[in-house]
Amino acid sequence: MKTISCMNIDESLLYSFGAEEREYKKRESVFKEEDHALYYFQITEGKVKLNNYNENGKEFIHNILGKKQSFGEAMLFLNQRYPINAVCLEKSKIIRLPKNNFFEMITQYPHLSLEMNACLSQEIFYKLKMMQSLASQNPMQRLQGLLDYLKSYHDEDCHQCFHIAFTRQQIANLTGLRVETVIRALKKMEKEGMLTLKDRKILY
Amino acid sequence: MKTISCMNIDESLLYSFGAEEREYKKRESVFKEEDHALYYFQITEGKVKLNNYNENGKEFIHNILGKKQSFGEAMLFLNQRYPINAVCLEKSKIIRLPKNNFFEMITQYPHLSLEMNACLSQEIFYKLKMMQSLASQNPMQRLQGLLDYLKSYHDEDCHQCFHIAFTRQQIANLTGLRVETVIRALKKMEKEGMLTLKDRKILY
DNA sequence: GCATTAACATGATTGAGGTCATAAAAAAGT
DNA sequence: ACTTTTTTATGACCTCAATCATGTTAATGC
Repeated sequence: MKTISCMNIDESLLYSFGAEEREYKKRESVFKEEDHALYYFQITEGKVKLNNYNENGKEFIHNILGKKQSFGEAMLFLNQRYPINAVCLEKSKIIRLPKNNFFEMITQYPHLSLEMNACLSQEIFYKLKMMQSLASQNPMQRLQGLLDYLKSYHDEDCHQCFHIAFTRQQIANLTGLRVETVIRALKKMEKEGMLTLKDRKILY
Repeated sequence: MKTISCMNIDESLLYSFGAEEREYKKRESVFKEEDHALYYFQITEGKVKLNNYNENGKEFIHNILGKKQSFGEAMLFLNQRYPINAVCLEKSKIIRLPKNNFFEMITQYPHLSLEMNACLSQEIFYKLKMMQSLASQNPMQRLQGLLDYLKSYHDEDCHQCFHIAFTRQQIANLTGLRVETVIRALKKMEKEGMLTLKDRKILY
């Protein structure tokens, strides 16, 4: 299995179709819920969080993406507004290509359209797996769903040495749990030998 | 907004690329978890349920599809085994096109590849919305997520007249709740005027 | 038409995750 | 270096969905 590289189009190709790179500050917004999808986005450097908030103001994180990953492509193909926000978790550089230019590009290069299908399929696969674990009321099962997924995308076939680079709060918001529950469940999982906790770091 | 027609390729085109129609009995399996994706499937008649079971044997329904809808396309683009089962809920007719022929077809007709992107995006949108409501611990919020989604795909802009054609057990398995909880939550929602219950039918 | 199964319904109990309070440790910001 | 904020942590309490039991009604199968 390989790293999630959804979609990682060659940068010079993007530029040749009129893309531009923009720098974002930590906490700066790339797009907001209810915005229209106007660009294809691809991260050059940094980290972007996709999230939204439910009626009670509780945050749900859909994904956290890094270098060479694209985001929000699905909304380019639908005439609907973004159902999520995209916020930078750190200072980031992001290439953006206007929607029309993006469609010109993938029309001119059909193999990109095929790649995009694979990329979107990958996202469906992720969401499918996550829905499964979200449907479980058991915190450990929810966590395992997330951990399995994260680990599956990193070749290293090592025993409890894969570092989950998320805070417990982020994990909580990715799984729909509360921080305290995540903390307690992680400890329980350590006791049961499912993972290792070393200085607060989670090794899976 | 339009009906989910994900992906509904012209039947004669499918046949010209070597597709064949098969009849399935009620409860007959189309594919099983861990199977390899070998075909593109499109329903001509009947209903298909996509599901799987968690460690404790609890069923989770990912979707229930009907006439003119395709399913399992995402797995054609990934080299992974099906993470779900596809079972017919009633006697059904399904057209299937072998994987290789399918790729020949969308390579030859790039507009199909683009349509497929839109179709997969639609599925992502659905899953995104469902993940949100699954993340909520509140049963009414979970239900509303599903109901909103179902209603959004039926033009009729009527007030509490859209019939939710699922059993309470199916709704439970779509939302990760228990039947009893669904029944009680639906009654509570009726009391609060969010929907109508008429002879056991759910009108939203 | 009758037997069987599935779907809907309701009450009682309970356990586990949410919630609230509080605090120490680490990281970030100046 | 020092303040502020974030993250991790733990205990006590409570809410409410899951669970179990049991029954009625509707649909299905032969």
